[in-house]
Amino acid sequence: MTDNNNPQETYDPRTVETAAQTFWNDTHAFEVHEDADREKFYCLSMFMYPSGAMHMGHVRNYTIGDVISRFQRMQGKNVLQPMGWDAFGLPAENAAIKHNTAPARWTYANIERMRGQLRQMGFAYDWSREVTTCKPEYYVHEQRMFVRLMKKGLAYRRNSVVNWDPVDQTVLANEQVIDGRGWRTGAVVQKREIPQWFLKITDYAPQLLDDLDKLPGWPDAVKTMQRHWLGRSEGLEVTFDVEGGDPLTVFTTRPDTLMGVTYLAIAAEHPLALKAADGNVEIADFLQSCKSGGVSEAELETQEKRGIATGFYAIHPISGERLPVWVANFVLMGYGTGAVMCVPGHDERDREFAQVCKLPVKLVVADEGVIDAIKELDRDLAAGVLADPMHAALHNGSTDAYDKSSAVRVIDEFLHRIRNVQAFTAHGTLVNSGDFDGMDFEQAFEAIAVRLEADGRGKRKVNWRLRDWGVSRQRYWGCPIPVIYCDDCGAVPVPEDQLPVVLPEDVAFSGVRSPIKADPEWRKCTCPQCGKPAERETDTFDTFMESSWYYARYACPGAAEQVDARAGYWLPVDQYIGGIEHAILHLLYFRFYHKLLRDAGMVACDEPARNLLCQGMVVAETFYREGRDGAKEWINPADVDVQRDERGRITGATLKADGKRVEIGGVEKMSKSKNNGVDPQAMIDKYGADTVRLFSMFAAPPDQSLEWNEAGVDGMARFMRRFWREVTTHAGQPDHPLVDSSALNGAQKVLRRQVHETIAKVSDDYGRRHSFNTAIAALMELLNAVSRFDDMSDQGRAVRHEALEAMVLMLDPVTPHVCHQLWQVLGHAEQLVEDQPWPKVDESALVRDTVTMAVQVNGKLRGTLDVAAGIAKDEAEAQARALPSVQAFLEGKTVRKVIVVPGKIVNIVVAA
RNA sequence: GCCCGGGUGGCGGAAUUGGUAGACGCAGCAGACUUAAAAUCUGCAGGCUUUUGGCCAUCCGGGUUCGAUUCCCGGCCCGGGCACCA
Repeated sequence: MTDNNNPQETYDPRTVETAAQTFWNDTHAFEVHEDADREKFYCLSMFMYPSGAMHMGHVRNYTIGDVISRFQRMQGKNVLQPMGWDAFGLPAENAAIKHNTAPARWTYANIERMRGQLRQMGFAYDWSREVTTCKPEYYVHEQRMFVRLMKKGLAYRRNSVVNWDPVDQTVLANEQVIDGRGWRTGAVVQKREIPQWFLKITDYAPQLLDDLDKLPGWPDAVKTMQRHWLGRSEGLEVTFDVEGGDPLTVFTTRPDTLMGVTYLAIAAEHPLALKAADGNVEIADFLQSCKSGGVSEAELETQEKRGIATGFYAIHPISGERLPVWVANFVLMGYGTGAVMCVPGHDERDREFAQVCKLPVKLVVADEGVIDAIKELDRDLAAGVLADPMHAALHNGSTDAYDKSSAVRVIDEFLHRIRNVQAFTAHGTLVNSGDFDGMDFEQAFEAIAVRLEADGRGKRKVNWRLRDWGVSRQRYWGCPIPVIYCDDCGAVPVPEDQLPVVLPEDVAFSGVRSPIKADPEWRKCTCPQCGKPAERETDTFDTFMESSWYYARYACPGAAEQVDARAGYWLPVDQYIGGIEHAILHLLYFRFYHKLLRDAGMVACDEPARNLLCQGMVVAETFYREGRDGAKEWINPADVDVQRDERGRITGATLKADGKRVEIGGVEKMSKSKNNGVDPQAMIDKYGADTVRLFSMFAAPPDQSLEWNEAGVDGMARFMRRFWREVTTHAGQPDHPLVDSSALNGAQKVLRRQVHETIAKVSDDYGRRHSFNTAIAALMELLNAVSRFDDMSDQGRAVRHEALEAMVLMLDPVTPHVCHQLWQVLGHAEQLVEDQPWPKVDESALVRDTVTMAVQVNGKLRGTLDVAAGIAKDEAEAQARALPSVQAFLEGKTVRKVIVVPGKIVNIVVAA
């Protein structure tokens, strides 16, 4: 049957893909230029960290970008899709140590390999715009921007705290701190303050917040996360005098609870804490103990709450009460003022700390039930039934002196709860607050603000959670920070004509100390201001610095400045695609840097990207065996056979090598540590790039996690073969006339309607919904319909031809190689399929004569009804009532109500 | 701890604006073709049941509605982020 000598009869991905890629390369098919007459579309996938080899996360991310790019080009747009390399970073240093090579060498070798893999995937990149961030021609612009920001006052230096490994004498990344210890040395990590450079992102906080509203094309989850991260809050700055010390200023969003403050807490590094420790061994020891452990917020927030009294007392600004000042490990010097007021009755963290440290709890805000109870007792008091003022009892936190009336019990329970179970943090009515009793949140906020402002002890303030961006890293493999330190002139920016400050690439790297820190010669220089001997900064930039502006550089390769006028044509990015793990940090720095470029006059728009798509992770089943010591040895899914029962349920798994049982560990993100990574290269070699692309788009919607399942890939390969066979078989048929829609029989009309319904659905799924999995499902259904359609008449062949041409065009974004070939099989000259017009929906083909309506009784489906498309409501109701399957449920019942949704549903509501 | 997501058959998922739950695919079962295998094709298929039918079913518990996978409240579990991984 099959003639293997005829290449058109058997689908061979290798030859098809090589031919298509050669055509694209030879014709520079995806190189684009500014063209004011054409609508542009800038499709950007997050660039690659050159870790060594492409992984499935890349395959997924870049396939999504490529599908959108090719689809948009088929809409006639001038589509830019670039790619580049986020080449600086920590993993290069780790690999350099492991393989005893220079980070630069490792990085460049990886880029060569991974670029080849991207080409094998057939992504439609304009390679003439490639950027590599570790090259001086890239980072010189970043250095120039930084010295300009120094002059504008937007870059500054101050002390901040880092993880210090006391054994290696080096700074550790948060990732390198495991359970409070250094990952290599196992030594308990210390907090240490060192001077570092910062960018004043906080100056841009209001814009970063407000402009989120200009991004309807960003996922709500990302915008919500960014809003919370920016953390705008309105509150009051309150100053507490301290007996024998400088006043403490705190910020609170709950001034209504001010009368409930029972203590103040300060950070271990606070000057008042240091003063208290002077001559007090116990306090000094406590402060020392706070220094151990890492600096990450997750670690700080989950550690056990500990504290110690300083012996200092603060004075309540309204009541004049003396309040103890404590050092607490949960108060951080770097954030805010390093001091907080504590209201244990109405803040859960304050309550927990008060419980541990035996500090008093005061009720100052109550809910309605408590307020009613208090009113009742007040009435009793006025009537002389009670002897003592209830407020005093509340203040002391005891109602023991009273009969346990129901009102007293309500208050008792409330007091018990906020003292021992959970603080009352909701807004309510003030009690025990003197002049402010009876006020609600807003009234109390206002009254207390007015009172404190009049006394000069308080000030209304908008506070932000966002902190300035620390850009210094004490590492080698990064962009050198262009600063010179002079004994006389201080920190001096490197003059622009002396940029770039070049990072030496040919270095010996041991891992502990940065080569430019270890080399006494590299840092030697002269002060640009006074000419005296001076030293260079040896810290490098955070790699988020490079990834914050690469998108603009793609738009103007080779520009003399960081960005030139060509970016005005391409920006903003129309579609940005990357992992949800970047929802806050990268995407916030990216937005911030864009505003820096805008304020430098280099770009015109306010935001860098109109639309954002965050794709989910790629996950896979894990398998393991336990060694004698209980340690798990993880086994790659490729080395395992899975057993199933007669219903397809998994019953067990065995190792291919020895046939013996392995344990199933559950589905997890593909990672080295769980050894469940599937190598895309092996999949490409086995199935071809088109099949790999098809599976990664079909198996899950883009924003959800995707489970790699090789049997599913087999299914996609099956689809590709069927599609190939259907098109080549059809192309072997005699010529056919054009479709004559007036001459079609019933079956021909039905197939043609499905073709045009599919065009409508696929266009919407690709373009608006980014629901690639359902688009592909619709195309699979269409292929099923075409292969069942065995009409060999002239009009039958004509309808089939229309269907197959539309399918080749619609599948092209996902499987471009095979579609490049099949377009020629269908009789077109070799050309770029993406320059063909997208198939158009023929509205007249969509018309239906009848529709199916569901018939329900009390919301339960009892039958269906095939009715004329434009049926009237009462006619639909009458037909529904007449159904025997419905009548059985109506018998002897009263019809209360009938809901008819035309063309969809009839719901008959009957009495029980 | 805090912020943001997610949870639907044996599995991945579909149901787009509150309107027939389970499209499409995988795995499975039965059959056809074949000397055989591979490949291919056809059919079946959520669970229970007294089977021309009935009941149950979208993580759990409540609520709104004629009607809830979809909206609201409370909980459980899983994932992402938490400022030096990128």
